[in-house]
Amino acid sequence: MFGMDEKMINPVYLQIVEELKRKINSGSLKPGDAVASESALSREYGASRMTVRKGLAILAKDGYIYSIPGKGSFVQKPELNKYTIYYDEMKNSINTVDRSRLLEVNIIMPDEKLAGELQITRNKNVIVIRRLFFTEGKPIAYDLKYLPYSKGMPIVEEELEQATFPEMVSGSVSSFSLKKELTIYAQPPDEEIRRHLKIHDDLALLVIEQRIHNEENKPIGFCVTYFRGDYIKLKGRSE
Amino acid sequence: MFGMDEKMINPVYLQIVEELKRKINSGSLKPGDAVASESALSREYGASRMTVRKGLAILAKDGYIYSIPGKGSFVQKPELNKYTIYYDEMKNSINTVDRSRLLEVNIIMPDEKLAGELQITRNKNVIVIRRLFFTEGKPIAYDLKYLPYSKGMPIVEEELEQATFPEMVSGSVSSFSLKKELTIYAQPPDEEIRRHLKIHDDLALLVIEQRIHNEENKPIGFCVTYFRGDYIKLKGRSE
DNA sequence: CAGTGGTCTAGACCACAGC
DNA sequence: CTGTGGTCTAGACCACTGC
Repeated sequence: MFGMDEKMINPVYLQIVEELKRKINSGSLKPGDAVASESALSREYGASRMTVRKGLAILAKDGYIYSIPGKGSFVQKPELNKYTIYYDEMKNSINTVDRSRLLEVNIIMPDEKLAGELQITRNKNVIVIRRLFFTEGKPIAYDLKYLPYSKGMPIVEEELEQATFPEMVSGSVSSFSLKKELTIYAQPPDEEIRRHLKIHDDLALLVIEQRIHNEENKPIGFCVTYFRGDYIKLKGRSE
Repeated sequence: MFGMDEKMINPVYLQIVEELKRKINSGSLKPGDAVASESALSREYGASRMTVRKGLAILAKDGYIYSIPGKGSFVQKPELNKYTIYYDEMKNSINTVDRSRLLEVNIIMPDEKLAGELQITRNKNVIVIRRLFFTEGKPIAYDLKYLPYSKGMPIVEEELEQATFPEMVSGSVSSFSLKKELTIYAQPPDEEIRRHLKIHDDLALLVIEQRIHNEENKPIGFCVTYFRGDYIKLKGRSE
């Protein structure tokens, strides 16, 4: 048998994946078209149905096809607008924060807007953390975080200087179950931020809001970071 | 047998997935810990190994675990910084473009920067498309696209007014194989953009660059869109 | 060497589509 | 009714790890 080498280099289910991807990418199978049935593919490749299904499962996971029980598998319409972005307030594609200064750690009562944001009443306590981020001695971002105060929150100032938002929160909860949201927009700096970031000339801010919710969708943190527009670029990629 | 209802509502492999997710989320299994071996899980659940493997495959796809042949399966360290973003130059979470004006469709020779961007020589032709996006009669974005001119590019002005960047490109190639990149940053408007967008007061721009490559990593399109900062918000979410 | 995950088979029963 | 995908089994051989 020379089948062994073949199998280890390219298992049958991957051959199926590749051939079907080829057909889809070349346009010989178009979105909406039915893929050959599992039993047909099974005959065609001389493979068992489970092996065929393993290949189809991969194509489904990668967004190429979807299956309807009782009907068949069909070519998916590709997601043209989907991107993956890795965001870390301390590090982005043109800059890394090399120093951070803690401006304030405090416990406050939230105003109406913040109480709404954190879905709590205005008589609950909220931890505020205000930081400045520096690159080569230059202040490049102003960072504001709000966490509803609860039980034993381990506030260690040492850690706060360097911690990322998800890191702060993930001490208490396992971070697999966290739901995180980003909001990205641009605005001119107001007076307070001009002062903090020592901005004198014309400059735009990139503002990034982070919201973290737990499994039950209760907010457990809200964060706004104001970046000098010339010190941050976010990168996203498809697939 | 009362097992039938159970199976259809919650197949065995999903029970395994849920129980292991629970253990991971509750912290009783921590990142780096070994998951019980396939044969052990097989005994524990009274299921065949293939069924157990189906469950583990789902946990692996969702980023909970990874497997090392010959060693075992281990709990993955969660990706704290990963977000998914859906970007469409015509529609974002606070605004939708309701009209688009074609300013220019042209064929030019690229300058050095553009030639580099598109990885072509400066004597090759490039299609330029300049558009203005409107919301309720207000110009809210200035959009610039560059496509290397090749073979039969179907340039239909009608379509150009409404088409999204991936849509323009995906006519010729199947869009499954396209690699797309986003770059996001903020900057103040220059004179040209102030004129186009009729900006007179203090305002920041959100700039979004799109790069589209084919399977072989050859650039097939470059696009820059300058949004009024008060008319765009991008949203991203984890998972 | 025994234990692990990776691949694969040849069956089985099920629920569901569509004729 | 036949054909489809969804679930599941009880085996098998392989390559790899670590003792």
